[in-house]
Amino acid sequence: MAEALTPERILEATEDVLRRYGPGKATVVDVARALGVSHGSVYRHFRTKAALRAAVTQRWLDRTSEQLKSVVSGTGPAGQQLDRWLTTLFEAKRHKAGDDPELFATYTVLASEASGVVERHIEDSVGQLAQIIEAGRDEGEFAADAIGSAYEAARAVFHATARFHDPVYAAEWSRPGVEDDFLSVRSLVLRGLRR
Amino acid sequence: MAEALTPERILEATEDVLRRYGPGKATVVDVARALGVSHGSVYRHFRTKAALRAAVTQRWLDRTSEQLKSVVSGTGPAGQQLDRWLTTLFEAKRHKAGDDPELFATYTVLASEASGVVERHIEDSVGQLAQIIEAGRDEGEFAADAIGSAYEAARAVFHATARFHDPVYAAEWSRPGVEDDFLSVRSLVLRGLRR
DNA sequence: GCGATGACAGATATTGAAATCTGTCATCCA
DNA sequence: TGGATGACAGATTTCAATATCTGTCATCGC
Repeated sequence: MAEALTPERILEATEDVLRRYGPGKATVVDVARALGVSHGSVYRHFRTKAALRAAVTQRWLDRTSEQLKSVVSGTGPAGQQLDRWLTTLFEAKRHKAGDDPELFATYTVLASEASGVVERHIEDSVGQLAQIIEAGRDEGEFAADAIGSAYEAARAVFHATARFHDPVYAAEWSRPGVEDDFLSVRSLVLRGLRR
Repeated sequence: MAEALTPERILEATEDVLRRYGPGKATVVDVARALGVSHGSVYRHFRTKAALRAAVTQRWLDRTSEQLKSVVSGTGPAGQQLDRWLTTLFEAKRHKAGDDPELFATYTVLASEASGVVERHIEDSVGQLAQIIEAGRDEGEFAADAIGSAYEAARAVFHATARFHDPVYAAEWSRPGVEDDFLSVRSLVLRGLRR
């Protein structure tokens, strides 16, 4: 007998179908077909197509968060940690976008449909930044007075570096000179945080 | 007899047609009809529909540049000038987007079609920023060593504040709290430039 | 009993024929 | 003679008929 139908297996199949057909063509019927079940069975585990897609999106975003978490829990001066965090984020995105542009475009479309999931992911990222900034302030590396709360400062850093992680700019990431632009912004932001 | 057919009059009519029909529906035939001439006559002044649209786009962008130029030629410390320049840009965009969202969306579509025109406009904006930064450095207000050339620094400032002038973020500009986000980024960037 | 099924209604997407548009150019006429 | 015209070919868009999909649910079979 075939393996039991679990949310996990459905998500796996959905990713495959999305990879194969793209976000515009992938249907719930396709996912059911790939699993050898009726589409009614898929609806038993995910109430709507949108919910299924949101779950796939979340999974994808969580993978990035995971990578970055290790930077936050690493050691070293906060400034260096912040550099590493921003660089890791930029490089991860850049490689995903560059290595498989179609798949990246697919996930970008998914993300634009699931605004709630993305917002939570952004909150998470800003939270990680705030942790680093808070540590840097406690150690006297970052200015305690001028930059408001660590959370505010984290939002500012996130916004100021949007060009290097927001998918709307993905096309720019393969242009010559982006690397330099990134370093310029990164160092400008870092100078802004320091005492 | 009717007024002579000039590029100026054609651009005026094109703006009207775009306002009325939007970027998706506005045709060269519509423009010709609005002017009471044949569409062949329009093609005498603009080689293609794309060229006509690019000219309209340029006109629109130039109006923003004009507003900002007065800030650069103003007086006061560079830091204050930079604050004013960034704030003027943000407020101008925010009002255009908020007061007539459809028209703003129309121009945003036009801009996305005419990448060359937009690039030149961005170069112009960065140039204005560089002027302010250069002045601030000469007066000893901004750090001369840490921030590379004035042009590099200007690019960094422009990129770091993208969220508050790039039309892709227009939807965010009406959200409560953007004002605070803007001020946070602005002050972060300014701190980054100062000695 | 419990999960799977597939028929079904309403919504959405596809398709191909017809209409419109873009860009050219021979012709017109002031 | 220099600018305006409108017929035209090929490209693009529109529109309506058709097909497919989403989400529900009564029914089935293990």
